Amino acid sequence: MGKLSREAIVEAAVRRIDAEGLDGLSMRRVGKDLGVEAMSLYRYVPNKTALLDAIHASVLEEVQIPAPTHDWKSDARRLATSLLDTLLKHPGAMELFPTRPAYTEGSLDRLEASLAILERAGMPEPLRLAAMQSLYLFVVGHALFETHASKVGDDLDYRSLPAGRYPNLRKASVPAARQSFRHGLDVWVRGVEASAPQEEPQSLTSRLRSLRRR
Amino acid sequence: MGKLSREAIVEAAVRRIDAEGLDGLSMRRVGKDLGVEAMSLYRYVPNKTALLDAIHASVLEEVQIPAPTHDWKSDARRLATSLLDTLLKHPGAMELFPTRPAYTEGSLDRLEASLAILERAGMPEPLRLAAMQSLYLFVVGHALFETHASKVGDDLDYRSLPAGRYPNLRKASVPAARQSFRHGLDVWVRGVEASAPQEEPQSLTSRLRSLRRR
DNA sequence: ACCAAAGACTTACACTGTAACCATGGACTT
DNA sequence: AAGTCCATGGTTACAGTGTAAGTCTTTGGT
Repeated sequence: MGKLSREAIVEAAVRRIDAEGLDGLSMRRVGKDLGVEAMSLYRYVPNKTALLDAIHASVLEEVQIPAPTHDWKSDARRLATSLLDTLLKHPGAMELFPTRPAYTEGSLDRLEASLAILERAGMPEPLRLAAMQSLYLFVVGHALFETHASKVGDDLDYRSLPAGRYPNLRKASVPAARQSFRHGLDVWVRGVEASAPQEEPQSLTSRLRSLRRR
Repeated sequence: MGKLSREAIVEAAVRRIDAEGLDGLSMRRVGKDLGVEAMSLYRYVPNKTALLDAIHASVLEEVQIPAPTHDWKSDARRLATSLLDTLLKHPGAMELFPTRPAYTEGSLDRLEASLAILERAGMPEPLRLAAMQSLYLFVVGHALFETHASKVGDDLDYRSLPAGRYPNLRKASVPAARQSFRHGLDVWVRGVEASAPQEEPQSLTSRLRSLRRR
């Protein structure tokens, strides 16, 4: 029965959320998990919203930042996949991601690493933040979609739709979730590539120079 | 005092959500708005989750499908903007979008229209659904971000960060929300463009042919 | 030994979703 | 006209929620 602390509370809350989803999280339950009354938590957390914010930050900090290589495309892909992986590890907590902007230290670190990737990609400055945000939103959205689609039994079969009304949908192929994720990434990577001014890849020396600059 | 009905309930619920956000929506309040006890709603709606689903569907059906033109890029942009517009009109309801997969008729119609756009773009089949989903997720995510970022007073100023740790963030330019949306769209459009096999645009006659095919 | 403060507990309030049951009025059958 | 049914809405009740306010209890410093 270790001492109560903000971290211990957040930790317990994440466990509860992992086990029973966001709805299973109540102050009373978290308290019980820690062998303590609900109101005792309020000594360390001003209210439930703040606790949710802390959970969000905590999960975000689990995301591994892959070490930069010479290949910005693979760096971007690995960062995105890393984010996807931790999100899928916390199906309940990831519902917090779309609505909470993150200004914690951990999230700034990750944003910084993302922008560095885009710099190496040769993307001009006024676009970088927007491009990164679109990637982030895609990953989070996909993670949500992947976990919620599997709840509906299995996907609706588009082939059983009336052909007259839905010609394109009927012949659409529904890729497996992971593949659909990869395809989405492909579109993004190609989009970034096409937004970089120079068509040819950066020279090796300039690549190394930007890597050395931390 | 019109008769109670499922539609009237959904309508009232949407109004409440628009006025006071998702948290302001309770069965009792919706009942009161309709001059009725909370339990009476359960004659038309099995439970609150179903009501939320209905709200989701209702808002989604407000999205205008722009008439297709000869220019798939502008079609895609207009569809995305149309979705963004209705989402921003319902700041509370849009929180429902990330977690609810939509299999209603109205949502299938919109998906069908989207796929038709990608067909005109010359995108090969196995990628279309994934590409469209990535666009959809981007728009929804952006709408959420736009409404929630404005809640935090004004954005954090990246220029006040320690320069040693966040070199890229410090020199990042934070575009206005709308511009950031347009930039994200640009990346997507270029990505789709680069994913289509033929580099040159479709011939005029083949464009018209695919348009005629409904 | 005393005091102060910190940490946890107790009680209480207004509110939530919804299960189970009850009342009523109008339509339909006979 | 009488009787039946049932759709529609009301009532009560229960378990659970976040959290404000106040109270005990333990602990560390002097």
